[in-house]
Amino acid sequence: MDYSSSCVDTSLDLNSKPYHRELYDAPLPPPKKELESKFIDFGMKLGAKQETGPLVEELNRVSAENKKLTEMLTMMCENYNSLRNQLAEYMNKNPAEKELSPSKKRKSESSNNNSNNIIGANGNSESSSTDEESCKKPREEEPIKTKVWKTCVRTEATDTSLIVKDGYQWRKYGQKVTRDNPSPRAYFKCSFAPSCPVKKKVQRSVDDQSILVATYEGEHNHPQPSPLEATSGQNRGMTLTSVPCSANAISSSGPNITLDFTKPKSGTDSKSAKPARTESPDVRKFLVDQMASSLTKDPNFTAALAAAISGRIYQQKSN
DNA sequence: TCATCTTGACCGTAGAC
DNA sequence: GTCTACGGTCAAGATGA
Repeated sequence: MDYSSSCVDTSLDLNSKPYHRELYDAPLPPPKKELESKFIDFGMKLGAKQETGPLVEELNRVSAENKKLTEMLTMMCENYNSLRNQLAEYMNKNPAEKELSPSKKRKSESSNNNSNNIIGANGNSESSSTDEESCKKPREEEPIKTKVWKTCVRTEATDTSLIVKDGYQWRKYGQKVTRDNPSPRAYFKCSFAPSCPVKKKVQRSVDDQSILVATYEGEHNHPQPSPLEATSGQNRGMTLTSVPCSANAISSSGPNITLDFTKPKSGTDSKSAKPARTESPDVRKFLVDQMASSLTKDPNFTAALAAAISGRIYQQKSN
């Protein structure tokens, strides 16, 4: 069934990583000014100035907020980079302190966590596949190295479900409590295609119980399931087409923003469906602002809005 | 009925001795 | 070489739609 052709696509491009735009294949929406002028033109054509006035005003307000947020983000990036440089400097000066694991056994896992569990204050993930792969058994001289990357997802700390919604179908095949983390680790296999070799491990971060660390191994040999397919089974959750904040896919030049795929959805995941988590007002404002700016950027949304307004005007005229 | 989850058991590996 | 600890996987039973 082709939904895209039959109805207006009002999907939102809630891009959480404005500094990594290159990761997204989708073309950039038209510049805001252009959009704004188009919108104003549209309003003029309708001859309903009193209707578009408040909207334009709102658009200006949102645009100003967006600018402010961009500045904030730039500042955060600068801070992040300076901190990263300081850390690198420190590590160079104190190479002996790299190994802090109390146990010599299972060195791989311990070092793995030391090197990979780099979740910053803002939930950044900076894992590297080489670290993970170096811990792999040397006997496995696989000609093709499996792609390994990590994703961090912030959830409610009280939410015990180890579910990361990434748009794919996963089948849980095991759960273990590991030595270095009291939280259990869940093992998933991609169940969308029987031959898909991708596996996923999900475990809460030791440092921050509200952060789920998902480790993906391998590459999908099938396209990402459509939202309908991805949500067909139980425990599917919402689907986002954005890539996870993978450390492999993202250069280390800037901070990543932890994606929260766990927004409450309509009855698809009863286990993980929890009340809306309590965010700080700043975070809420940020999300709301981002949604607002995404809405105003999205040509589909403006088209839908235009359609709705014109429909309303027609309705008023006909009455 | 079927798909998925849970969980104890099992296996392979690495480090200690 | 053997023992032990550990992570990863299997598979039978349970559960829910």
